[in-house]
Amino acid sequence: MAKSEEPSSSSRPWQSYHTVFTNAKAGMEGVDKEKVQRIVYEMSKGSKYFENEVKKEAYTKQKIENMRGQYSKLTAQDISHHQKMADKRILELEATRDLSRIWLHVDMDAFYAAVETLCNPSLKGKPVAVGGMSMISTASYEARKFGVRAAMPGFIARKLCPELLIVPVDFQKYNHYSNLTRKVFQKYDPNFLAASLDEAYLDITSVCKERGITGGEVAEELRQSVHLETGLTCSAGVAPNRLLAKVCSDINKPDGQFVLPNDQSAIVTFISSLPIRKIGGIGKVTERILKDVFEIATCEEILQKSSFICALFSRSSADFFLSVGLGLGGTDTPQYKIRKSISNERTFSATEDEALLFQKLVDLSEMLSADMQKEGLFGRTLTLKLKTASFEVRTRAVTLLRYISSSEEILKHASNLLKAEFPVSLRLMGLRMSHFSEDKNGIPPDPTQKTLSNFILAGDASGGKTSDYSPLVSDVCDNTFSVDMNCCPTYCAETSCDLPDSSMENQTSDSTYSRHILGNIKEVNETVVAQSSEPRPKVHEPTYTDHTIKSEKADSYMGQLEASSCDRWEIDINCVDDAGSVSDQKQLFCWVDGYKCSICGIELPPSFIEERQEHSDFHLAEKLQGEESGIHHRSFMPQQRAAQKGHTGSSGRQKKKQKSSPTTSKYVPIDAFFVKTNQNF
DNA sequence: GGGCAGGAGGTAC
DNA sequence: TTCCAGTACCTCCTGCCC
Repeated sequence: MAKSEEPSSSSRPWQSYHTVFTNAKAGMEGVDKEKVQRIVYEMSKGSKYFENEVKKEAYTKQKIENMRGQYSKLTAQDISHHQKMADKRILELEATRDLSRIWLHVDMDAFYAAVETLCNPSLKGKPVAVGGMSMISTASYEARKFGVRAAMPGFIARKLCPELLIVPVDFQKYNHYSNLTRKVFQKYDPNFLAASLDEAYLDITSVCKERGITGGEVAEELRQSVHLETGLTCSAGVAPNRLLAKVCSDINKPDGQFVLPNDQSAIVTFISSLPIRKIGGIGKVTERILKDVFEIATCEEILQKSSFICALFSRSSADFFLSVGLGLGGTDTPQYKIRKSISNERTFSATEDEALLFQKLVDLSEMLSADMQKEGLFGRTLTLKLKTASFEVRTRAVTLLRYISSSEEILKHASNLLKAEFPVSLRLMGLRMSHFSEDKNGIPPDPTQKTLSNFILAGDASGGKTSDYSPLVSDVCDNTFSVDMNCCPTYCAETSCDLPDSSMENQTSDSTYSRHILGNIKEVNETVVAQSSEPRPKVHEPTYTDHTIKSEKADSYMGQLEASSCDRWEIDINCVDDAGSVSDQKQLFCWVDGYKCSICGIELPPSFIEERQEHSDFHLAEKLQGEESGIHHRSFMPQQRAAQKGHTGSSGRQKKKQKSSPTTSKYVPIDAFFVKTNQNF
C-alpha cells in the first residue's frame, strides 16, 4: 500500500518490499541483492501472501511512526533523567559480567544440504536446496550464491537459480548425523546445550583448564573430530558467553572458526562495529525500529543512545539492548530445560469446506495427543492456530480446569474453538498445548494455589477425584458439523454451570472463555431443548433449591448453546415465579421465509451471517436474562459468583476479539514493542 | 497491584 | 507446473479478577 506510493520507490518498487531474503547470510556475500529483491518482488506481487506482507509492512511503519513521535517529544529533562537511569543500569549490568567461562558455539555448515550431499555425492558442487516448492529449509553454499536461502519458497528459489536441485527433507537422516555430532560434543561438555539439530553451545572452560589448551585449540580439535565422525564440516565461535560465541561462529563460515578472547577491551572493540542484526534476537523488525527511530546500526551505538532506549522501551527490552551494547550474554549452564508447549500445524490448499477442516482438526488432535503421550504430558491450555486464505494468522485459546492429553478431549475443545470461527477459508491449522501438569498423571500441581480456576473449584473442597471423562466427540462431530453453518461466532458450546460437585468438572466449566461468555445465562433455572438430531438425556425439573446441576443438565445446556449457534432454536423454559409456581413458556426463534425474525420481525437476509447470528444470540440472551432477573434472589455459591463476574468479562473478551483482527489498524504503544530477552545466549 | 488468560507479534532454526 | 513451513520460545498488551 504505502510503499508503492512513495515517490522514491515508484520506479523500483521491490526496494521497499522488505524481505528477509536479501539479508546477509553466510555464503551470500557476493549476491546481487537488487536482483534477488526484484525477483522476489515480482514473483510475489499480487499474491495473497504479498497483500498480507503489505499489511504487515504498514503495521511496522505505523509502529515506527509512533515511536518516532514519542522520541521527538522527549524533552531535555526527560533525556537527562533517562540517561541517569541508563547509566545506573549499565553499571548494574556491567557488574554481572563474567569473564571466567569459555563458551564454544558449533554450527554445522548448511546441515541438511550437506547431509544430502554426503548421502548422494552426485550433488557435490551443485546448487542444492532441501525442502519443497513451497518452502526451502536449507540451501547449499553453491545455491546461496544465487540468493537462494532457507525460508524461501522453492518456486522463487528456482527462479533465482534454474539449475537448483531441490531435495525433499529427510529428518531420519538429519537426526542420525545430528546424533553423531552430539557424541563428539559430549566429549567436550557432557552438559552441552543443543540449540537445534545442527547447533550447540558447549562450556569448554574445564576442558581448556584440564588440558592446558586454548579455546581456539579445542574448537579446532572438535571440528576435526566432527568431520572425522560424520564427514561433515562445521564452524565454531569461541567467546566468554553464548551470545558472543554465536556471533563468532558465523564469522568464518563455512568450515572455519573465530575466537574472541576473554578480555573486556577485546569485547568492546569487537562489539563496537558489530551490526545489530548479527545479534540473535534482533530480527528484521527490531533492526528497522532501531535504525529508523534511533539511528542505531551497530551495537556500540546502542550505548550511545542508551537514554532514548531506556525512555522508549520497557525495562526488559532496554536491559536486553544494553546487554547487547555491553557484549553481555549467558554464561551459566541451565540444569535442565523444561518444555513449555507442544504443537503441530499443517498447511494445505485453502478451503472453507467445514467437513474437510474438521477432518484436518481430527488429524491434528491425534498427532498432538500422540506427541503428548510419547512425552507423558498433560496440558490444560489448548490453542488453535489458524491461517486464513489471506494469510491472516489467528490464535484462539481455551484454558481448562483439567489437564488433558487424549485426542478425544483435545478434539472436543479444538472443535469448539474452530466452529466459533466459521465460516472461514483456511490454509493452515495448528494445535498447541501448554500449561503442563507437573504431575505426569494430569493432576494439577497445587490445588490450593490461588487461581481463578481453583477459586471456582473451591466448592469441591473435598478435592474428590473427578468423574471419568465421557468423550463428547460424538457431540462435536454430530452437532457441530452438520448443523446450519451460520454458526455461532463465539465459543459457546462449552457450558459454565455451577459446580457444586466435582462431577461437573469434566463436562462443564472447563473454559474460562465460555465462562465469560456464558455468565449471563448460567444462573437460569430452566431447561432448554436444542433442536438437534442427537437424542438428549431427559432433564430433571429444577426447583428453587436445586442448585445442583447434574451432568445431564450440563449436556442440555450444551444443547441449548449449540442451538443458539444456529438459525433456529426453541426455548422451553420452566421458570419459577415469586409465588413459587412454575410456568412453562415456549418461544420459537427462526427466520421466517428465510429472512424475517420470528420474534421481533426484523428482516435480515441470509447473507448477513454475523448480523443474524448476533441477532439470534441477542434474543436468546434477552430471554434467559429476563428469566434470570425474575427467579434469582438467592445467595450464590462462590463458583456462581465467580461466573457472575465472568459475565461482565464476556463483553471485554468479545471486544478484544474484534480488535484483534489484523486488518484493524491498531495504535501500538511503545511498550508493545517486543524483544526476546532471555534466549540461551 | 499482582496474577491469570487470551491474543498478537517477533525471533530462531 | 509448482506459488511462502513447522516448532518453540519469548514479551507485551488488554481485560478481568481477587
